[in-house]
Amino acid sequence: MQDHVKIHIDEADVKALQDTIYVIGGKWKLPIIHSICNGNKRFTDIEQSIPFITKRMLSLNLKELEANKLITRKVDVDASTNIEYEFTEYAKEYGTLITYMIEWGKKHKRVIVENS
Amino acid sequence: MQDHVKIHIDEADVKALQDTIYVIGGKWKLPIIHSICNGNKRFTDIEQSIPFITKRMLSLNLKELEANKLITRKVDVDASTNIEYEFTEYAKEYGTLITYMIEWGKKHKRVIVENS
DNA sequence: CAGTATCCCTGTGGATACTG
DNA sequence: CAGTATCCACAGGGATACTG
Repeated sequence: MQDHVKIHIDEADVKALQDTIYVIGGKWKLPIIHSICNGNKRFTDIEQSIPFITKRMLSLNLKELEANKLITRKVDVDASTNIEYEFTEYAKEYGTLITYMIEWGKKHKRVIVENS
Repeated sequence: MQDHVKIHIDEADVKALQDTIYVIGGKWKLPIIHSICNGNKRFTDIEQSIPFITKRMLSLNLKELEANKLITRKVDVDASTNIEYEFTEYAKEYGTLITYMIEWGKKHKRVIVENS
């Protein structure tokens, strides 16, 4: 039955997958997404909702998320120091994938823990 | 329409997702999976099929993939120096997810390149 | 408030040599 | 053949101070 498990991947696929991972990889991307999910929009609010994150890391990661079009950075003209980060519509498409990834991760943990 | 894009993620989800990424993260996991997909089963064959990989990195990554039950390491009793790495049935389930991730990565690249 | 700038430290991966 | 062992380099991230 299992004499030929096929997962066809070519060079371009390897690249594409590494790109996908990169978008939400690293230590802070997911916690930041989580924080914005929970309604946080402002830099300081996000910062304080994530334990141990530094301004530096938050700043860098917000820029990358913005570059990948998952969030937008809006400057409120009325109050110049009021900047809001929000998800884009485009982020939704990624949301579906993220859900799959989360589900697999949970199932996987059970598999690994049970057989260990 | 987009006043509330929701991607619900909680703390456990963040962990689960980071686990998922970890399983195929890093520089070499995918190239190794790719190589085994292409029919390579032996250490040296895999090594030579992946440009610039070192024995050390190959060894470390094969162990991790084995620990995550995506591949098996079989020692051929007849020829003691003949060891074969193969995908597990379990790897198939991951295969589906990997396909989604690859597709998203390719679409994403187009989105980023076009609007840049 | 929303960031930069600087400096520093650790961990991941690379190079090379060695081994059952 | 299929790995280990050892040493090293460098990048990503942490701590802290500064700024428009």
